Amino acid sequence: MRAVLIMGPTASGKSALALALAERLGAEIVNADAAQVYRDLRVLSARPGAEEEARAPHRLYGHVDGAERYSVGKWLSAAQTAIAEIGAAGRLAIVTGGTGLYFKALTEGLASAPPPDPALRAGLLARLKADGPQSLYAELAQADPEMAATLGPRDGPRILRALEVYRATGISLRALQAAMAPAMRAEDWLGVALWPERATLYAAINRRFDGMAAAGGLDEARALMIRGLDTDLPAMKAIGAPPLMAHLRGEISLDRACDKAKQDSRNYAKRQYTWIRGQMKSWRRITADRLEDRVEDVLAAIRGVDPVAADH
RNA sequence: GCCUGGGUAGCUCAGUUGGUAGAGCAGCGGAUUGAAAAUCCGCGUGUCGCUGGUUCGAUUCCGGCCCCAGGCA
Repeated sequence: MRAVLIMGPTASGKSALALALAERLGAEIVNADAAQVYRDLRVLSARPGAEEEARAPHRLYGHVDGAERYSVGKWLSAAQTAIAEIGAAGRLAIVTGGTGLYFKALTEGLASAPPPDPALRAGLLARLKADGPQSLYAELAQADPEMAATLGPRDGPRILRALEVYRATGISLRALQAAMAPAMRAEDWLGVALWPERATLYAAINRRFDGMAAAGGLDEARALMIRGLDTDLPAMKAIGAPPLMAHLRGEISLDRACDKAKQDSRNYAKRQYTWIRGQMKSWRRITADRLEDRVEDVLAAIRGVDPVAADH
C-alpha cells in the first residue's frame, strides 16, 4: 500500500487525524483540498499552520497564487508526483482534503481531454456572463447533443467545459470520459471518510468560524480584496471570502457576514456528505468523535490490508 | 387609553373579490471528471393569533380579546 486517503466534510477534523497518523507512521501529508492550495487563503481555508507543518512534511498546501486558476488536472499531476516521491523515499502518503472530485480523479482517473485553453476559456466565460447558460447550452446541443443530454440547461460551468472541449478537439467530452485510467491501482490505496453526526458537525462549523474572523480571517479577506482580482477566480469564491469582503466594503455588518459564511459552510458540508455517500461507497466510514479512537480505527484498517505499513 | 399597520411554513413575506394556501431562504435527498469551498436538479399540511357571529362553507366578511411595531396622548 502506498497511500491512505482521508476525506470528510469541512471542519470534521481531517487535518488533525492526518497529522496524528503521519506522526505515528512516519508518513507525509498531501493536500487534496481545492481551497487550501491557495497561498492567499490560510485562515479562511483552515490550512495547517507552521506548527502543524513542523510535525510532519506537508505537500501541495498554499503553493498556488490566488490570481491563478487551479484545476483538478493540475492537482492530479502534482499529487501523482508527490505520492511517487514519497513512495520512493520508502514512506507512506496520507492524502487528505475535502474535495471529492480530486479523490475521484486519483482513484478512477481523469478524462484525457485537453486542459482549458486560457483564450478560449476567457471568451466562453464572457459569453456565459453576458448571455447566460441557456445560450451556451443551445450551442452545445447543436454541436454535441450526446453530451448536452447529460447536462441541465442551467449548469453553467459544465456546459462551458463541454463546449470548450468540443471546440478544441471536435470530440465529445462524453466519449473522452468513457476512457479513463485510475492514477493509482486499487491495492495501492485505502480510503477512509470521516462521518460525524450532522448536528455535531454543524455546531463545529459555527464554532470554528467564530474564531476565524478574529484570528486573521478578516485581514486575509482584506488583503485578498485589495489585490483587485477577478471575482470569479476560485480563490475569490472561497467560502467566507465574499461575505467578509462585502462587510469590508461597508455593505453588511460583520455579524451578518459571519452568519453567511457559516451558512455557506454548512451547505457545503451537506454536499460533501452526499459525495461520500454516493461516490465513496467502498470507503471506510469513521464515526468516532475522539481523535485517538479515529487513529485506532484507521490503523486497524491499514493492518487489515497491509500489516507492514501499519508496523512503525 | 386612542389611532394606524401587522400577526399565514423553522425565518422573511405573498395570497385567497368567501370554496381550507405559495414563493425565497433554511432543512432534507440527489447529481457531480480541468472553477468542484464551483455548479445544477428534486422535495412545501401549515390550529392562515385566539374566540364568537354571518354563511351551505370563513384563513378571507363582522364583533370581541390577545400579542408586536409605529404614532397621538
